[in-house]
Amino acid sequence: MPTPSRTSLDEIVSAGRSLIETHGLEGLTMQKVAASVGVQPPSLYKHVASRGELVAKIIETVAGDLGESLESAVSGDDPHQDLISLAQAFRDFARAQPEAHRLMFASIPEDWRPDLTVLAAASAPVLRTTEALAGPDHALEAARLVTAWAYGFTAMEAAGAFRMGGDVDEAFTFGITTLAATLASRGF
Amino acid sequence: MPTPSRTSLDEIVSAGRSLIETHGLEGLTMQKVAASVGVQPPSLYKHVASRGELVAKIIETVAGDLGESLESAVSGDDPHQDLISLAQAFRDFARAQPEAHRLMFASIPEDWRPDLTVLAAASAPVLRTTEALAGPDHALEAARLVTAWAYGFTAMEAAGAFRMGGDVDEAFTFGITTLAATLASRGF
DNA sequence: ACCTGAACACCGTTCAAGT
DNA sequence: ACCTGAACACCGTTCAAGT
Repeated sequence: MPTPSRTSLDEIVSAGRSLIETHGLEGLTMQKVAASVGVQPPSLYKHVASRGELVAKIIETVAGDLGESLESAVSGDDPHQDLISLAQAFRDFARAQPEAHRLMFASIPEDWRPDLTVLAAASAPVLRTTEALAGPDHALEAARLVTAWAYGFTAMEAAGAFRMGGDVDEAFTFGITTLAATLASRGF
Repeated sequence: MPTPSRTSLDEIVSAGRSLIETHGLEGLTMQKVAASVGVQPPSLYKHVASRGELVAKIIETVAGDLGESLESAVSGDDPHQDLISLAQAFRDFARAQPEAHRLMFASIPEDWRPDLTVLAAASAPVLRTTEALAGPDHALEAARLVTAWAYGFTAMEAAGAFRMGGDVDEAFTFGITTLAATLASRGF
């Protein structure tokens, strides 16, 4: 006699996500997730194979959301402006959910690395924009330059690593402006 | 009647560091550290207040080592070449100890953020180089641009986030070459 | 087919007791 | 002054038993 599910994968992932946001990765415990979805801890294993798989699924969800944010930040008309908008959207996302954001490229045990197909999809608007700016020959390398900078900057900002004074907003503007100008210049 | 110390803070930090390198942050347990220095877990608390404080001390040690690596990478003669050498040294460091490296700007509970004075010292050679390249008015912003890119790139590389094909080494060279050329150009 | 309670091995940390 | 064993609250995960 089957018992109907009292929770769901979506509910579990979403509960885990908000636990991570409030208490960090180490604050994500199966016991707290279970309590938060109203079930006993062992029941979670009917929906998810392990804590690691849950973390991976959470990261995939986050990457999907980031992709949507980036996609809606570009217009396609002005690649120079699009690159700036992409950086801004990336930073907004990082600030809105810093823990989840850092997790995307975080230190994750081999076994449960997330499926980064979603992340590849998320990078599509960046690639389109750098291709328009720097040309097809350097589109991928340019995308990696911009993405690495944007991720590094926001990760360091979230970690409180900018402690030498100066205006962090200005440093961000300086960074994206410099990058956009260089990529658009005829060096390529 | 005092008993002589059977271990030391240095020994504990170093044991913790190698545990992190082999098993990641979640693999750093007080029990394993204790076993590794030949003591019972409660004894560790005579040398360190908590696991968090231990992690913070480990990060500070790593930051100090990174600083030394960077310092010995610059000659002071040719800022353009120095910037490239700094990036290379940064990447070598990240590859030699990826877990510790990512930890430097990682998701750490508020309470036990490391003392980043050491990290400020580590950034001194970068600042000197960007000042020589981009001038004093933009030295800090330029340093943040380069550091954010270098950290983001190496963190993503370590996380296996570059999965869209292409040559990662080339992307690294493209990045640092572009940055060095732009900062040295007379835009500033 | 999903949920539960009991159980296991493992955590971080405290504390009284030893030397 | 440092180390220890016992203890506590908390982990992830398994599994037989319930419905």
